[in-house]
Amino acid sequence: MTIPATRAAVSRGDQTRESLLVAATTAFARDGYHAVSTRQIADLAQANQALIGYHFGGKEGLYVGVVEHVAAQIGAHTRPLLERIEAALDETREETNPAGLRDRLLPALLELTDGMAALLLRGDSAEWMQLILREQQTPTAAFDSLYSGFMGRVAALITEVAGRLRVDQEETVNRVLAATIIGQLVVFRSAHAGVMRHLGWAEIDDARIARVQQVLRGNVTALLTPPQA
Amino acid sequence: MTIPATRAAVSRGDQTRESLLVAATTAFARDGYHAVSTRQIADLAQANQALIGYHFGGKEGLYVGVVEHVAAQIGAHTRPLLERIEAALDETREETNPAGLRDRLLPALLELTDGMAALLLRGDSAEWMQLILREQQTPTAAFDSLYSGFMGRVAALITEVAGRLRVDQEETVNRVLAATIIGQLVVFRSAHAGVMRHLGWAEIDDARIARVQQVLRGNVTALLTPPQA
DNA sequence: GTCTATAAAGTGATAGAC
DNA sequence: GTCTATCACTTTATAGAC
Repeated sequence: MTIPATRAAVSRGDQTRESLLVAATTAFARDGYHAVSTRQIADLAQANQALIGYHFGGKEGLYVGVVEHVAAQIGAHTRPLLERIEAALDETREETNPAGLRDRLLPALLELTDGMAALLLRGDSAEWMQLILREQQTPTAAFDSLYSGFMGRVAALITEVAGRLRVDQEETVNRVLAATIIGQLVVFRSAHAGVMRHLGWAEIDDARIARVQQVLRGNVTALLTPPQA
Repeated sequence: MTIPATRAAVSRGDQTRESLLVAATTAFARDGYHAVSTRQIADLAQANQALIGYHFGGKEGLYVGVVEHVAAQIGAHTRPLLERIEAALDETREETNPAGLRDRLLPALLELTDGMAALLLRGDSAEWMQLILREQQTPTAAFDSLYSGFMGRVAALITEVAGRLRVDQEETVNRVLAATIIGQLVVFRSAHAGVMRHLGWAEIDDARIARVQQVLRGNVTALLTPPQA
C-alpha cells in the first residue's frame, strides 16, 4: 500500500503535472494552440512527451487544464477588487445624494481600473489575459464560459456603477459605456506592441504604470460624471 | 505568342490567384496561420493544392500575399478619414481660439471614430482587423510593419488632435489618452463575443452601430474637452 | 510514474504528365 | 496553368518495458 503524500503535495507525479501545466500555459499563450507541439511543451517542462497523455489524456486535455489553471489565477487576482465594488454598491443602496454616491462608488471602481491596468501592463502576469484574448477570437467551449464568467461579471459591475452615477442615461448606453471603459484597459494588452511603440516605451516600470493609471482615473471619472454637475 | 489580357485581368490564372487569396484571408483570420492547412484553403477556394506553390511559392508566401491584400484594403478604407483630420489640423495651424479649434477639429475626429466603429462592428469587413489583432500578439515581420504603419498613424493623429485641444496636458498624457480612445474602438472587435453578450445582442444592424457611435462621440468629446471650459 | 519506440494520420512541397 | 501522385517530414497518441 503506497502512502499518499497528503501533507505536502510534492510527489514526483505532482511535480511533473505542474511543470507541464506551467510550460503549456507559457507556450499556448505565446504561440497559440496549433503552433506548439506536445514535444516542445515536454522539452520546456523537462518532462517526457508521453507523460502529457498520462497526466492529461492528450494535448486537448492539457489545454483544458491550462484554462482551468488560468481561470483560478484570474479569479484569485480580481475577486477582492470585484467584491470591493459589490460592497460599495450594497452600502449605497439607500444613498440618493448624487455627490455622496459619487464619492463612495467612484473610488471602488478606480481601484478596479488601477488593478486591471497593472495586471494588463506587466508582462509576467498577463500571460493569462493573452490566452483569453487569443481564444476570444475563436472561442472554445471551455474558454467561452470562463470569459463570459469573468469579463461578464466585470462588465455587469461597471454597468451597475454607471447606472447609479449616470441616471440621466438609459441602460443600453451605460452598457456600451462599460464596454468602452473595459476597452481602455484591455487595449494595453490586446495592442500591447503598438501602444508601447506609440508611447516610445521599451519596457514597463512602476512609474509608467502609475502614469497610465492616472490617465485612466481621469477618463473614468470624466465619463461617469454627468454634464454640468 | 500569347496575347496578355491587359484590358480585363480575368485570365484563368488571375482568377485562381484571387480565389486562393480570398479563401486564405478568411481561413487565416478565423483560425490562425498554423490551424489551417494548405489543403483546406485550396478546398475553400475550389482550387488545386499544388497551385499555392505555383502562385505564391508556398504557404508562407500565401500568407505574405494575404497581408499585403489586407493592408491595401485597410488603406483604402481609412485613408479618406485620416486625410480629413490632417486637413483639419493644417487649416487650424493658426487658430488660437479654443472654442474655434474645438469646433473644427472635433468633427473630423468624430468622423474617424464613427468610421472605425462601423468597420469594427460589421462582421463582414472586419476580417482584416481580426487578422491584425491575431498577429499583433505574435508579431510577424511583415505584419509588424503593416500594423505600425496603420495603427501608428491613427494614434499619431489622435495624439496631435488631443495636443491641440488639451494644451493643459503634457505630451505623454495625450499619447496615453490616444491609446485609450483607440481601445474604446478596438474592443468591439478584440472582445466582440463578450461585448455582444453583455449588450444582449445577437447580431449587428445599422441602428445598433449608430447607438455605439453615439456613445463613442460623447466619450471622445468629454475626454478632449478641458475641465471647466 | 516514467521511459523508449513506434504506429497512424496529417503536413507542406514538388516532380512530371497534360 | 492545372492536375495527380508522392516524397520527406512532423504530428499526436499509445503499447509495453522498467
